[in-house]
Order: sequence, then structure tokens, then C-alpha cells
Amino acid sequence: MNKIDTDFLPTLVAHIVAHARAHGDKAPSERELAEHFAVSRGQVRESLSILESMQIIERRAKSGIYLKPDVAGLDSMALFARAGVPLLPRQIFEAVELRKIHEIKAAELAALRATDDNHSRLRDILDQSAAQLAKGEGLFRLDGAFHLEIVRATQNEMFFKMCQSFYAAAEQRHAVYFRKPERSAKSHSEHLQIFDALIARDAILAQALMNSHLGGAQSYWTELLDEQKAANPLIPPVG
Amino acid sequence: MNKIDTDFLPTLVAHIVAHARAHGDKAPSERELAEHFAVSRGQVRESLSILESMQIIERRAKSGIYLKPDVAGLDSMALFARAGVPLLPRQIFEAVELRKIHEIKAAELAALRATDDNHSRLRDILDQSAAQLAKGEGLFRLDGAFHLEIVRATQNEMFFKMCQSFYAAAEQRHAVYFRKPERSAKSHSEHLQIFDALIARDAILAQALMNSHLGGAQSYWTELLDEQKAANPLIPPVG
DNA sequence: TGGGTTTATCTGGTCTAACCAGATAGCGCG
DNA sequence: CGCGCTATCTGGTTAGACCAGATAAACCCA
Repeated sequence: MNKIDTDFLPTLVAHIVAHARAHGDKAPSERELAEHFAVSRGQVRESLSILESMQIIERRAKSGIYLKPDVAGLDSMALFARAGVPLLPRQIFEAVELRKIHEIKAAELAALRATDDNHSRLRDILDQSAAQLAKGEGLFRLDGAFHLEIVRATQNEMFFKMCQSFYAAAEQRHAVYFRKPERSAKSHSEHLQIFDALIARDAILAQALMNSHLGGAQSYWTELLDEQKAANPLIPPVG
Repeated sequence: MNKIDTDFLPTLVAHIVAHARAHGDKAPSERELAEHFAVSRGQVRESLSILESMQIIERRAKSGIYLKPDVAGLDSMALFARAGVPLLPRQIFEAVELRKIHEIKAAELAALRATDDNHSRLRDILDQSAAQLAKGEGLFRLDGAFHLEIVRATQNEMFFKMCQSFYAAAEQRHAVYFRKPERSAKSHSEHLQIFDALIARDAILAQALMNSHLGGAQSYWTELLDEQKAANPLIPPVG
């Protein structure tokens, strides 16, 4: 029973969100949370202080804990994803847009700066992807790995960490996306093209290829969100 | 004595960093920290859990608290800045590069999406800047405000929050930069040009102007870091 | 019945005092 | 000198208590 379980935070978030939805943004009290999860109040307070630092909740002295309605940070998004809390369409749109901005530039920089090590890591991922496709399985994790490896090749650690959060937050959605086999195949062939551009150190081409590669994904999400909006104009207020 | 003072975290970080520097990455024990800051161990643990969630420290059960040597996150950078802990040259380089990537794209999107409200906010800032310059004072905060307002005009909240962290982390360095009056004047005139491009909704021009505007800053930092490196090849290991 | 006031309860904020068990270092023995 | 034992330290975790402001329920008066 060492330390607090690493997935206690997501569980806590899920619980708080569920409760807050039904009680006007108000979360259960610290004492209630402690009892519910069978831990001490101290443990709960530690976790809550993290959530507060992420701007997910607000603690009003002597009043209660309130779920903030406008979560937009990178880390908090990833946490919500792990907690299984759906994001607002607006948040997905913003995240997809940001991801595109980042990765297009990453492709350019990667073409210029990638080391042999970066190249071989990318090649490995592509090989695994090919094998996966041959077995009739979707890409999913390998897709994310490929994209992140490109960001790593920019040699900018901060860049890499930021993009990691994007993928952490989008994991579930990507899993859904890659359920259709033809998407995996298309993605893979585009990855191969991008890889060639990186090897050739053609920054312009790499950038352009990444642009169209991600453009497909972006329009996919845009259309999906439009459909959802049309089908259900009442958007649930999701932190 | 409500809650924990909002600047307790920076103070704690500064203390931990100072101690860890001298003791091989090892921070004082929780009990020592509690005594030093005259608070209970619970308070210390709450703060430490936040630092751990930011990847600034590592808590090894029954062993101690260790300062992580490779802090690269956005929030942690901002916290270090508030704590007065200098960043590694590499981190500054990375942050400056990322900031440039973000803001160039922001200028483009802002040209396309800025509302009348965004325009008038920008105009206000420029007016204040002109007044400040007329009084012979440097820009500094108004420079950051202008840049952030452009990001806000992209209508992408997540984008805005991310860039806020950049400025929080860079505040001190910007203060130094703008000590030279001619830099404020140059910056202001470039801001005016960018503003005109935004009003004209010329995304291409806005992007290009922002590129050269930030290019100046980037080369400034690059040169400065090169000088430092030449003068002191021994780079202090700064979280 | 309506409105204002009193009161009892709840809540976060904070502290103290423990216990546990593994990590760690110091000591002593061989 | 090196090995092993032991006392100490450390984070992890809990229980219980007190404070004072926020909150809402109960109450009372007009």
C-alpha cells in the first residue's frame, strides 16, 4: 500500500465530476471523499491540492470544493482523459488545432535536427506498424509513438513534454478513430512518406506532408463535432 | 492565516533547490521543512505533492525527497521563475524557440479571427505603451500584455493558457531585456505594424512581421547564452 | 404570511501525535 | 578491511481535535 495509488487522482476526478454535475458544481466535502475512498482526510487534501494547482477545482474556505467549469490546461486535459471524463467539443477542437500547429513545426525541425538515433527509432516504429497492419490490427498506439518520436527529434525537450500531454489527452479518441482499418493503412503510408522526407532532411516537404496528414485528422474531428452538435444541441457542461 | 500563502510554493522551491544544490539533489526532510517554515508536516506534504505532480521533485518512500534534474514542463518553469531559480541555458533556448513557434501561428490566426473587442484591447495596450514611452519608461509588462492579447484573439483558450505560462516564466528575463530604452521603442514600433496587419486581417503579413519581431528576441537570447557559455563553461545544474 | 434574526451545523484550514516499515548509515565484530 | 547487525531517519498514512467563517435551518416578531 505504498504511497497513493497512481490512478487515485483520475478516480477522484471522475467522482468529483460526477457529483458536481448533479449538485451545481459542488463536489463532496473532504470528509465525505475520505470516507468514500476509505482514506484519511490528509490523503484527500493532498490530492485536492494537486487538482487545485491544475485549476480543476476551487477550494473555498469553509464553504466547499467547486469544480471549475473552464478546464483548459494541458495537464488537466490529460487527467480528465484518464478519468474518463469527456471533453467539451470546444476543447477537442482547440486541442486538435494546437496539436496541428505543434506537429507541423516539429516535422520541419525534425528534418533539420534528427540524429541517427532518432531515425532508427522512427524506423523501428514503422516496422512495427507494418507488422501490426499485416496482422490486420489497427495502429493506435504506434501512431502516437511515431508522432511523438518526431517531436523528440526536434531535440527540444520542452516541446516533447508538451506534446506528450496532447497524446495522453487524446488517447481514447485515437483508439476510436483507428477502429476502422483503412484509417490505419492510410496513416501508415503517410507516415512512410514523412519518414522519407525526414531522412532526406527536406524540411519543407516534411512540413507539407505533416500538414496534409494532420489536416485529414482535423477535418475528421471537425465533422464529427458538427454531427454531434446537430444531433444534440445541448452540450453537457464538461469541466 | 487563511490557507497556505500563495507564494509559499515558490519559497519552498527556492529553499529545496538551494539545499539540493549543496547535498547532491537531496532536499531537506519533510520534518525539517515543516520546522523551517513553521508549519505542520501536513502543509508541507500538500505542497510537496504539488511539486511532485509538476515533476519538480521525486519522493522516494522512506528515503527522502530528491530534486529532479531535468525540469522541462511549462508550469514548473513558471514556478521556478517565481522562485527566483535561474533556468539552464538549454531551457531558455527551448522556451524561446517554443514561444516563437506559438506566437507566429497566433499572429496568423489572430488576423483571421480577432473580434472588435480584441482589436480595441490591443489598441488600448498600444496607447498605454506610447504613453509609457513618452514618459521615458520601458515597456516590459505592456510588451507581454500585447503579445498575450494576440494569442487571446485566436479564440483558442488552451492556446492562451499555454502562452501565459511562457510569459510567467520569462517575466524576469524580459524585465532585464527592456532596461535598454531603445529596445522598448523598437518593440513598440513593431507592435504597431503588427497591429495594422491584424486590423487589415492580413494573416500572411501578420505572421511575417511577428516572425521578424520575435527573430530579434531569439537571436538576442542566443547571443547572450553564447556569451555566458564562453565566460563560464561550467553550467550550474539548475533543475 | 413574510422578512429578518438567531442558532446549530457544516466546511475547509491547520496542528499534534502517533505508528509502520523500508531505507540508510553508523557501529562493532571478526 | 570488510561484513553484518542495529539504531535512526524518512516518507506514507491515520486519527482526532480545534478554529472561524460560510451556510442554511429554525425561529420569532410584526
